[in-house]
Amino acid sequence: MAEPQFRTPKGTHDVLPEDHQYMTYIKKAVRHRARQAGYKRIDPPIFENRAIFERGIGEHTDIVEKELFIVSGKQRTEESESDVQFALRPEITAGICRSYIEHGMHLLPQPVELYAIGQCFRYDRPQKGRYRQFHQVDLELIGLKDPSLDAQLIHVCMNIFADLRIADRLTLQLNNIGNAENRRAFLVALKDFFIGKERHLPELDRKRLQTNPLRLLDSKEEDTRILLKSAPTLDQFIDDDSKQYHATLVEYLDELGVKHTANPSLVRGLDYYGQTVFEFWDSSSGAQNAVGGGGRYDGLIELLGGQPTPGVGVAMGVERMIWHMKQAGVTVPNKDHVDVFVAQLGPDAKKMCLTLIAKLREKGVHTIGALGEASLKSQMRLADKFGAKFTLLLGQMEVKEGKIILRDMAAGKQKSIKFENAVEEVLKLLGSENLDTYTLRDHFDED
RNA sequence: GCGAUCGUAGCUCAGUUGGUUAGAGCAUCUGGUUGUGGUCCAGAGGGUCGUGGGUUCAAAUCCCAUCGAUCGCCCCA
Repeated sequence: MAEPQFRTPKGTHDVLPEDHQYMTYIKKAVRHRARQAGYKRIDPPIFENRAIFERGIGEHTDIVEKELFIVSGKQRTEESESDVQFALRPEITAGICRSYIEHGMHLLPQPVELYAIGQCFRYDRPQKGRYRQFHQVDLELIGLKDPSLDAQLIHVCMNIFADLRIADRLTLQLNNIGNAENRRAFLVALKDFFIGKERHLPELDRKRLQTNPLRLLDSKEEDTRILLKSAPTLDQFIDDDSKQYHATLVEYLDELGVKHTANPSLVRGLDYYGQTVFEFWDSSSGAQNAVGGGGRYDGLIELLGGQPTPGVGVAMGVERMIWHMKQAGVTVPNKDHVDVFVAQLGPDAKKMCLTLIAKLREKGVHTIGALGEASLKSQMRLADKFGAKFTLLLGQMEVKEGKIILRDMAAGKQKSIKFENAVEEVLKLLGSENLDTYTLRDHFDED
């Protein structure tokens, strides 16, 4: 392929009309399920003060350490001007929590249920299902702590996956990583255990031991795994409350009929999680790319400067859901068809077609017209390529006689009718149920 | 961020051990006489072979770099 002058930046892509069908479909499913469960839509900004992410997600996580898109800006006060650094959001949870604090949402009835759909950015090396700009669906339940909330949140996700017909391709991996105190005690023990054994660790894991030891647990390095077998395990440090919490969650999930797999080594790459953590994995290919993941983050709001407030949330990757839908052969309904093609010959006809097309559209008929100077043959070819059900043909003869030709494309038959009856005739043939009319009420949150 | 593979028209690809003006199918456009589609026939447009260097009498074919995509690692959406 010859190099075009410009192309999309690395790791980004155009969402072409074909993919938009999927995107719209997914958004619809999410809105529907979220609304049923009482969630309200929110849209925090695409970029925020970078400290929000650094503090919330954790400074030693990959996301913050190497995947943050930094945006520089200037901040002016009366006296001086200083640099500020923002970051493109790598996920949506931190922004929503910031918003919860900023708008005093703790005064609302709790829990506050919020959801968002939008772009996120991560400066990572692209791969299939991993892009620098991608879309996430995000659901959050803030202000109340109870296993029933965790269970319901997961259940909503399962409903969404079921709606998209990819539920059977995913397995829910579940774990409880205890409270902050438990993890602190565990990490101390873990570090103690590795004292004197560092040399046996691969370079990467040696570094992780210092910066983010919890991540050692799901290391895939052979040497590390062997050592881990005799190392202390997290569940030895998890307190009874957490265990009880988890047992209840499992009980609730079973009650809801949500299948899950216990995964003691599941930890998450974001520091703010505690207690419940979960991920939706591709059943066929093992871990690979998670389609979604989430968990409880009871310390996050306090970390961002709010009152101690519990919360639980989930994020799902839209591109990865689309990938699964395509793999599963799921097709989505598509409204981009053409009902009527208007062909025209001569300046008078052309002019009359303008209002004819406008009237048809106003009635909810998908109408396009070749308003160029192309030959009738070319216009008919176009009508065919667009898959128009009917073609209206207005030539000079018809203009003189006050008529118009109505052709049924599939049947290959046509008749001459009065020009003023054209709209009415088309409406009758299409049937009112096939008209694309809308009211503002239906349209209102289509995006 | 690390390792590996790949990169030829809009799309899918061919292009023999480096050798004359780089090909096919699909797609696009225009025709096949007076105003009509889907099949058929004919023709046209479209590529400085991702980009930049180098080796050679000669490179899409070899070497280097770079960009991009893909795969594994890492990580997660």
